[in-house]
This record gives sequence, C-alpha cells and structure tokens, in this order.
Amino acid sequence: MALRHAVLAALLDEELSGYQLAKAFDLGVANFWHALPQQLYAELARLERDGLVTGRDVVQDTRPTKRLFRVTGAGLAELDRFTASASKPSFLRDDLAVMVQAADHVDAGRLIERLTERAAVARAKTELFGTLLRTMRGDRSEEEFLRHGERIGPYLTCLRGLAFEQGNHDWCERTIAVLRERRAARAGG
Amino acid sequence: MALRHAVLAALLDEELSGYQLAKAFDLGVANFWHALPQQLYAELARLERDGLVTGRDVVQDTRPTKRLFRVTGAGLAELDRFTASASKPSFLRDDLAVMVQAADHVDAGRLIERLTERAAVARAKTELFGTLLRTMRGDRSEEEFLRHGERIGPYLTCLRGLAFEQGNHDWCERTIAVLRERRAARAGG
DNA sequence: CCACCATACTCAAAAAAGTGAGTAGTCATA
DNA sequence: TATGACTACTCACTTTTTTGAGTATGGTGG
Repeated sequence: MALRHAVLAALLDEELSGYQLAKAFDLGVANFWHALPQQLYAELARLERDGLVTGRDVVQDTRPTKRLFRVTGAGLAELDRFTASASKPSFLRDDLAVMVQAADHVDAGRLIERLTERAAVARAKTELFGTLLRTMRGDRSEEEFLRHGERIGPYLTCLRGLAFEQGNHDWCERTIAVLRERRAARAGG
Repeated sequence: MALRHAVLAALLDEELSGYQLAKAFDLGVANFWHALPQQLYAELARLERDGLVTGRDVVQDTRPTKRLFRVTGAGLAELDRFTASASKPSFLRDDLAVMVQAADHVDAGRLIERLTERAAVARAKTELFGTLLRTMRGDRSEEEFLRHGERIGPYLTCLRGLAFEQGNHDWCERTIAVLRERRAARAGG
C-alpha cells in the first residue's frame, strides 16, 4: 500500500488540502503513482486517523473552507520505515501495448491512429516535464542543482517521468514506422 | 478491463493451458500487463463463458489433465473492437519512485540499497529481453525481421519492455551517483 | 443572465487486483 | 526416504482502484 506513502511524500514540501493535493498529484506524483481525488481524500482521512498527518481548517471569504494537511513526526518515521522495506518491482500497465501485441491480427490503420495519439500525449508530457525541471532548478545547471540543491527528490522522479515519456514517444514512432512500411510493402507487393 | 484483451492477445499464437499462460505471461505479456495465475484462471473461465475462447481437456499420462484454450472468431472480433477504442494513458506505478520522491527526508544509504537492487533486477530483465528478441528474430537482423517477419506484435512489445528496463537501470544508476556525491560532499564539507 | 468552470469536498458501489491457503500427483536430488 | 520443486489448478477473502454520482458556492465569458 504505497498510496499512503506517495501522499506523505507529496506533502513533504507543502501543507496542502485534498483538492490541492489532487492537483499536485496530477502534475508530479502521478508519473509514478496515479490516483483519483476520491482516493486522496480517503487516504488523507486514514492518515490523519493514524496520526501520520495533521489537518487544520482554513476558513476563506469567497471559497469554501478547506482542510490543510501536513506530515507529522510519525508520518516521517513511517516514510523512513517504508524506505527500509524492499520495493516491489515497477509495473508497466499499458492498453496500447496489449493492442500492439495483437498487431498481426488487428487493423493496422487503427493501430497507427492509437499510436499517433499516444505519441502526441507523450510528447506533450515530455514538454511539461522539461518545463517542470527547469522551474525546479531555476538558473542552475542540472549538475549544479543535483549537487547542491535542497530538495532533489521531486527532480529525480521527474527525470524518471521524462525518460519514461520519451521512451513511450520513441516506441510509438518506431512502431508506426514499422507498421506503415509493412502496409506499404503489402500494398506494393 | 484490458486483462481480458491481454489474455486474448497472449493466446493468439498458441493454444495454452491456464498454467502455461501464467508462464507465458511472466515471460512476455507481464511487461505491459502484470497478472497473477489466479486472475488468469478466472479470466479464462469468463472468456470461455462469453465464447471468446474455447477450451478442450487434454488427458496426460504422468501429469494432471489440463485444459487448453484458443481464441475464437468472436475473440478475434473482440480484440479488433478493443483496438478501435481509445487507449488509456499508460501508468508507471513504482514504489521506488515514491521513496526517491522523499529522498531528502529519508536515509540515503538505504535508498541507495533499494536503487542498487532495482538496478540489478532491471539489468537482468534487459538481458532476458535481449535473449527473447534474438530468439524471435532468429538469424535475421531486426530491420529484416520487422519488415518481413510473420508475427511482429510480441517483438514490438518486447522492444518496449527492453527500453523500459534500460530506462529503469539508467535512472537507478544516475540517482545512486547523485545520492553518493551529495553524501560525500556532506561528509567532506 | 445563464451556462460553465473552479474550488472543495462526500458518498456509494462495482470492478479489478492481490493475498493466502489448499489439493493432488510426479519427479529429481540428497 | 523425505524434501522440495514442478505441473495444474481451485477457493475464499481482502484490499485497491475505478466509476459515477451528488452538494454547495463564487467567479467568468458571451
């Protein structure tokens, strides 16, 4: 159950409400741990019940009252304990790969459509991650930032996300090229 | 619900029993769709109920009787329909990345241990995938195989798996180097 | 002024995935 | 001769994830 640890890790830098956490997740943590807002609200409630985070209500004039959470000492200890335990292998879970596995038995044109869509999504994500990385390191070079920066965890996970999406993009393009060439060869021969 | 489509895709080439399917999954399909044997048995039963696969009992002398499944016409149609639908974005789900996200707040030594373990696993998988790819293409070059091979789906998904594990490996090594350098700088300064 | 989007959540339920144990025979290894 | 590993499954259970709604208010664009 790493969702709870992902939430703790996301709350390390800032005090956030469930709503803000959901946004932060979408932007950062979702690269390696996707979760829906409902899960986050539920998890925050459990974490508070277990004393790993504390919440406080913040009344706002124009917006509804929100509840901000921050990690407690017990929460930090829990994260540390988590790091000491063996990590499960990371899984890729990909609809598109299932389709490609069946490539020789399904319509190639439609498969190329799906791959093209995915390539575009992957491209957009790499650009987003590039921007995020530049924002995090400010005017420092990556080497310099990673050597002396204060908070490098999110930067390092963002690097993984970037490489992952570049991998997605490259694979889509390569697969599209292969499928097109085979279609052309079949049409020509 | 792509497990059912992953199972269909895995059964395209060969008639397999649940047990064999579990093995085949571990070796190939698990790269993009992990599932436990129990899930596969249950899914095969559902697929047969729905007419997307048919099973036949094979009595063996020394081994228990097994039930072999193959994809039906309806199963192929279902796969084709699946390919026509939009694919969901692929998610990375990684314990280790959660730990790295918290890198600045947890014990660096233990994190390096986890990363080292993962790097080794990733390395082993890249070697396995390399072997698998060579086996699939036989004595042909990759270009040649992808142009004229009969069954390229599994090859293409294996390429994705290879790149993914190489990405894992590179990221682990890079992250280890960064953490070590920071630790050294802290100890020295 | 009305639709729509953003904030800030909650609730219920279904579906999917994972955990743990058990059955039962065969074969190799020590 | 027992120990464990492999074939080939099944069953029960829990946890996790997803789906789909619903509440309530305030601001923005046309």
